[in-house]
Amino acid sequence: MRMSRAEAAKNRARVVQGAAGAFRAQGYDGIGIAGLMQGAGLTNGAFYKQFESKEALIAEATATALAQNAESWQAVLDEAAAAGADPLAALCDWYLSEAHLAHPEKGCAYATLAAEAPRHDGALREVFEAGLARTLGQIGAQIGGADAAAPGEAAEVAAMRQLSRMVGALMLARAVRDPALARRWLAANRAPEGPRGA
Amino acid sequence: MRMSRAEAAKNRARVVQGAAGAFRAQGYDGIGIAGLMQGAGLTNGAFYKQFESKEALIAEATATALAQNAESWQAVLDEAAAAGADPLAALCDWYLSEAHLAHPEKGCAYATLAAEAPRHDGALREVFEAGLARTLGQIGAQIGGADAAAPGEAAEVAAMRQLSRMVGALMLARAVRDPALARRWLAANRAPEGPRGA
DNA sequence: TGTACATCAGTGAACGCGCGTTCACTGATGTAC
DNA sequence: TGTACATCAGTGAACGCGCGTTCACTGATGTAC
Repeated sequence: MRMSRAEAAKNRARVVQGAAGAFRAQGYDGIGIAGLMQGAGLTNGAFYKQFESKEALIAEATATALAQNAESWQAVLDEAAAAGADPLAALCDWYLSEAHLAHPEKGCAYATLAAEAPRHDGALREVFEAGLARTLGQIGAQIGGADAAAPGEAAEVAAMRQLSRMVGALMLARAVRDPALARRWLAANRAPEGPRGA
Repeated sequence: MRMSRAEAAKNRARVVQGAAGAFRAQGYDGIGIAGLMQGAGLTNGAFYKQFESKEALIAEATATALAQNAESWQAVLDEAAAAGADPLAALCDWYLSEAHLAHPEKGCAYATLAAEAPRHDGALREVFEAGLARTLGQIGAQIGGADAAAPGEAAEVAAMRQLSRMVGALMLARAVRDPALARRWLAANRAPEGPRGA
């Protein structure tokens, strides 16, 4: 039966949101069209009324996940700044927390999905590229310091280093079997980057 | 027809070696039994004469990849030390090179496969854990400095930070579409970690 | 050393299953008059 | 505002395909005497 346009838009959004979680938890290949649609209370036949292909949903759901990530990050930075704390240290603590370790489905899409990007569409890699540009801006603005309006090249380099380490640490902490080692891995990486050394 | 034991062992090793490359290039789900066996010049039926399951091959092939990674790392460290260069800086340059960026099938299994580990066997996560322990030892020995025989806790923490950043940087550089950005990402991460800052 | 036979690493077809995608059909929604 | 009808978001079955795994069979290898 036909749904109202508003209802159909809600259904579509529910599929994208569900996929943004399921892909992070199970990988792009770990869940199929039928499972994704079922998770939104629909049947598989409706999928192609809303999306061109699974690959198209992959790109859209990843963009959604990265946008939500960016909002979370900004909230953490803003709250720390408002409380007079070091925003970058607060971001590190939050990112490398045990809650984040245990919940990839709500967490950073770089740590869960970026490794699969090279095997996918140029469209998906552009989604990651745009997400990374935004994330670099968020971190670079903290490193840029007082003149943060236009973070310089040095701030971007520092942001690339900081982000790389955070993402790598979370991914590797999740890959080991021993929970105590995973916690130590997170703790070791919690302090932000020091000055660039030789 | 039956193969000699020596021949059979060679066939088995060829499957494991091929899988170690194919999994890194295509992911654990990206290639099937038939493709893996075909790559070794065999047919799919022979697979279960040599391996208990695909999951068992996944663990074994990953262990093989990590062991080869460790040998490469040690060779880079040793050559730099013999040439009077900074071994850790040499390792960074080598790891974050464009050759490594372009050849995941021969490269670091952490950057290509660790993100999939949480969705697999405890056996696979133990393989990653053992690999990481060895890698930490290799890096920690460089950071420990003169008294490198027994790197302390501080060296392990520093090694965890250094490794996290290298792995994250390679993975993220591979995830973007623009090759120039990928190169900048690698270059930004090439210098080893400075002292731990606040 | 030579013969008789059990072993087992292969082959290749088949198993049931879930995949991404297509399609005929349904019936409430949205539109035109 | 009320009626007639085209639209289209759904359903659910089906498509061909490749998956991991199993199995009957083959015939050279390895073993026992």
